[in-house]
Amino acid sequence: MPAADPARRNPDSWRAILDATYAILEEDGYQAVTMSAVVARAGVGRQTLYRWWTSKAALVFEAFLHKVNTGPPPMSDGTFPDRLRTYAHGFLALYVEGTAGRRLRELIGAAQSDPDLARALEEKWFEPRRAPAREAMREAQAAGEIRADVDPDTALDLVFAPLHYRLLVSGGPVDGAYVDSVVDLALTALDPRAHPTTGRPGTG
Amino acid sequence: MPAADPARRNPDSWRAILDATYAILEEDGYQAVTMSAVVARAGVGRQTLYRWWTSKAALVFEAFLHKVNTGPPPMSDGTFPDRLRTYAHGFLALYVEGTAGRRLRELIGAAQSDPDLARALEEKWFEPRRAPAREAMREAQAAGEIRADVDPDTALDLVFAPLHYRLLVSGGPVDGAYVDSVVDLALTALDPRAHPTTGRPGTG
Amino acid sequence: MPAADPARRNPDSWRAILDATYAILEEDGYQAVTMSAVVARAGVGRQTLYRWWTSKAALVFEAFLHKVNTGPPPMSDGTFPDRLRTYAHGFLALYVEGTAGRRLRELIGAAQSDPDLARALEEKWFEPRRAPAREAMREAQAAGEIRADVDPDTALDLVFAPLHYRLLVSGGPVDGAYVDSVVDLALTALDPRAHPTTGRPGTG
Amino acid sequence: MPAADPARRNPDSWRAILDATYAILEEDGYQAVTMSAVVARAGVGRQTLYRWWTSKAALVFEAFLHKVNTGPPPMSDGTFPDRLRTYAHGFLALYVEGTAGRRLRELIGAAQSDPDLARALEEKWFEPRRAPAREAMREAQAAGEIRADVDPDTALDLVFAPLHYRLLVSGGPVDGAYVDSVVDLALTALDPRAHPTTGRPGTG
DNA sequence: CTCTAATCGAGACGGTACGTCTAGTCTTGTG
DNA sequence: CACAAGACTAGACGTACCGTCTCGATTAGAG
Repeated sequence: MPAADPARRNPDSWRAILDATYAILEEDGYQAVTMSAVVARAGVGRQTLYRWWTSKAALVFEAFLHKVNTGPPPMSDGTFPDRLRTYAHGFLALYVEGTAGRRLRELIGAAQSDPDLARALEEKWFEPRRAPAREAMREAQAAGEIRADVDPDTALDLVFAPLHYRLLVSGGPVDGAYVDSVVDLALTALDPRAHPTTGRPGTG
Repeated sequence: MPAADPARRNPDSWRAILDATYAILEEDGYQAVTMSAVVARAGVGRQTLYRWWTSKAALVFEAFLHKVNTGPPPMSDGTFPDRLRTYAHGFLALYVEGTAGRRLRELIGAAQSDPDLARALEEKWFEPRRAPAREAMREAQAAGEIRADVDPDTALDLVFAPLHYRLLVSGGPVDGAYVDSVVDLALTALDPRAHPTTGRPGTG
Repeated sequence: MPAADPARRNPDSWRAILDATYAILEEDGYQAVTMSAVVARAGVGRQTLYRWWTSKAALVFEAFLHKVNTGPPPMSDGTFPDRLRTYAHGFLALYVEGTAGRRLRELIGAAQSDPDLARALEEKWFEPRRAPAREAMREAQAAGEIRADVDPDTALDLVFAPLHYRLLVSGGPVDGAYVDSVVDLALTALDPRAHPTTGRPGTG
Repeated sequence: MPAADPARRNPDSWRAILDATYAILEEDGYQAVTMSAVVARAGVGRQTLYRWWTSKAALVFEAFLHKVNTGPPPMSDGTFPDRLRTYAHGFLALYVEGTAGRRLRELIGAAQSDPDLARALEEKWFEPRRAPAREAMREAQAAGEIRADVDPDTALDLVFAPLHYRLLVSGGPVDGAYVDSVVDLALTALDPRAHPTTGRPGTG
């Protein structure tokens, strides 16, 4: 059976399905989203759902993107420390103040046993949000604002990983003070004047 | 319904259930573990399973702990940098060389929509592994080996979060070099001679 | 998977299912009987239905038997012509006055592409009704009331087939007069004083 | 909606549809014939099928007629007994030697809950085959070869009904001997020299 | 020789039923 | 009373067809 032709897709159905999915998600949570429930709520044929989405996870992810995704906020202007701090606080606002964090946690959960979803999350959510920060990191290295001997992605993890780990996995406490601490530590580690702790153990 | 009396529990059934659970987990993965499959494979009554475990996640987690848990490795001796580096490489060995990483990813996935499991993971898996590192951190602070003005848990996150984030969530590449980089950066950030980037933006 | 154990069957469910099936059958006809509709109406789990009946046809047949089957009426007393005539009129009453005819037509229809149902119909409905007539036929042959050189089943078909064919297949007109005609012709054909039209063509 | 105009009908599509229908019928049987399967195999638009045929049964019946129908065989010449015997054996040849019997059984099955098909079967299949026999019956009555006090259709049923009942409904055994027996009994019943068993019971 | 209208292949659509699977509860009989 | 066994209600799963509904492309008279 040849893949369905997206050009012939009914935009009304498409919208109805994403709306229904998101509504159920908001009202009763991730596990209340069943193909049956979406079909019933969207007033749509069962096959229509299966034609365009291969799994519940893919469906929820698209609904999530469609509703939540305002595009990755561009890096602010100013000095590098300012920009990094603003960037980090952006996640706090996005994940803690809105419902995005909760939804994202569930999607990350599903992604652990769904490689397709894992890839989609990485490509469509995380990477677009890392990219501007990585670029800012490179610019700062070129300008001599931070050490140039560290891989930008590794450097970025100093901020990105603690935030996401606590917010999305461990559920540990995250507030403005924690974000500031993490940013401060990262900046210290990246300070061009720092004494790099190079190579093998015992050199500290 | 009176709560089940653990004293009257049949140890043979208990073992058979955990064995069956783990066997299915290894053979066909997390989502192949169903209550029905476990019951069938363990040759155990359905009610016996439900009497002692409230959910599939709890069951799998207990099977996982029972098979994988060799107890948290004690911190090595030596200087603090050495100890931290050894600690970090320990996760690499545990998660990448064995199947623990894969199983743990799936459990973390299930935990995103199962608060009980999330709590159990935190209490019985992560916290016991963070605790000795946190203690080592405190000792190093007391000995003046690292900065004393940073919360030990926050400091620990500099190493723990990037590793676990890449290994268990993003699936990003993790190897010895990456672990070393992360440890180096953390040690630099914690260097007592560092110029702390304190407080509000603009101080860089 | 071992076959289900009939001893453990829940009689309430059994009754509820047959009742629901028959009710739908009466209200909206054979093709309104769907597994889903029966399940909904009987307030029964879907699997329970599939556990005990392999097909809709088997289910409807059992419901039909359970409700309609008052057992095959014994042959009446009297002379053989009397008994045969009463027997034939019995079908008229059963099929035309009640709804049995309509239901039976639909079951026969389903049986044309369902060998199991065909066999069940033959064994549980038609054969029990032919049996007493066949026996009466044999007695009449022994008593010299009818020709002894004809196979009782073939002789019986002279009456049984025209009635059933018109009632159940062609839908042709069947009334008391037609039944009488058929019986008269059969009795004539079986008259011991008849000139048998033996063997090959042209001997008439 | 204006009725479709047969003049504009595409004969290629028509042929392709009937061919596909019959091919599926032969290969996988009646219930494998679905509108979707026919459309796919015929390489024809779905609407084209629905435009010209109202139901699967109508479609299959037309395909059946188109392939099987060689027209009703004319009554042979000769004496009436000869002609009746030849007529009866004709059904045996048609239904048992070819696949017509099997297909016809399934169509009769479908007709039990499809009045349109039932009517079509009667008009286009059975009646054309009864008509010449009925006419022969009338001629024989006029010539005094058989009793004139019996309705020709009722008389015809003595042969037609047993054959069709066994072949098409009960699935009972039918061979040359049975056909001969049935014809012999019918001829005996219709013998002008017979002692008619008239009217009410008890006259035997 | 266009215009108009119906037919055509293609296939998406809203529905409905299918038969399977799993969850979690309940029942029965044994030790 | 825990246990093995397994039937039970409930309901989601993904598939198969149904009959309707656009789409353009093609074709055939009618103007």
